[in-house]
Amino acid sequence: MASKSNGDPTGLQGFFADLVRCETRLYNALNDRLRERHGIVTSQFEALRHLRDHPGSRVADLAAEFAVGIGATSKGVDRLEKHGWVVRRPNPADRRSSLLALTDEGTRLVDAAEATVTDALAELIGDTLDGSPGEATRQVLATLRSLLERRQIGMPTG
Amino acid sequence: MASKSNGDPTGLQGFFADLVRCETRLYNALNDRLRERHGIVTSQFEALRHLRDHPGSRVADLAAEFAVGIGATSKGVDRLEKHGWVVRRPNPADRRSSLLALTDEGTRLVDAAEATVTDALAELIGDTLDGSPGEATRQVLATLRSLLERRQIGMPTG
DNA sequence: TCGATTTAGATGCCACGGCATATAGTGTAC
DNA sequence: GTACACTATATGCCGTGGCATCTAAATCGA
Repeated sequence: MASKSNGDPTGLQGFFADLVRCETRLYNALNDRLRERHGIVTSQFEALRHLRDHPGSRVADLAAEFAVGIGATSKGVDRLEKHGWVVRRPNPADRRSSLLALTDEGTRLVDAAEATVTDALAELIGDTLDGSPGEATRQVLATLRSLLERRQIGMPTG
Repeated sequence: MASKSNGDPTGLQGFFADLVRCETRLYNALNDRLRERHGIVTSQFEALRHLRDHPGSRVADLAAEFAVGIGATSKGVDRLEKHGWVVRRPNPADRRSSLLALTDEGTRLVDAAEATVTDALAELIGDTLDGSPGEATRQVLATLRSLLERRQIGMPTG
């Protein structure tokens, strides 16, 4: 097999390919449903959910959480603010930054969207994660995520 | 915990978040190294590798493999062709499409880039996938990927 | 065989992210 | 308190992908 005949003895390229393909397709499928039912996309849903669960986050906090550049994050917050889902409040401790918070409408939106996401994931993934291999998978991905985050792997410059 | 207090009893949202975060950071990190050492990005590496391993693919085959729109794939092939890594040959069986093939330079590039990717993944992921939970994880992701592909989940329109 | 439908892919417009840069506010040393 | 380095983020330019649309070629049906 391929992993024996090239320089990838542990088959990490195959793992990486599967990881990327699963992510792409799930992300695209969630985009479709969220756009159709709530007029947002997955990245916006995740930002709104983070703000709901971590009120008072700053732009840089969102950027670090999602491994997206600060500039792009600032523009994303602009859009959420224009839609009336997020507000920038002055940060009393540092006038360079703002504290982000959901509006009431933003809170309603993220709660409704979360139900959509839960349903969609259940339908898309089904019982693939049931049982012991599924539990191991969750655990391994959580571990890998913390590892990458601790080492600040893959953070864009800007 | 969160998975008990909302409508996500099986915790799929947490799994999905971990999946997306791992993918983003690994993808970004690979981008950095591939750009620095070979002047390409991960999506280009994956397209070149697919063409090396599946010569005679068409634009639509690449699009289906990576769950990217056909228009975007066509433009991506344009770029690879401009760089001299890929050629479009007329398809004798269907004059609407072309058969894609790597040039010699494209072959050299993808082989070199593959070694970079192997090294980078080994360094980034390390021994996280060693052992039985790691093996279960590979298996589960491979299964999930086939499931999504069979059902054509997350294919962009264009 | 000829018109209608479908398919492959090329192209234009737009949204979004990366990266570089600009700006304003903060901390520090003296 | 003033100069200097640093930090948070806003903004501009560019590359890339999505989606709609267009064209040519293949396929289908009578």
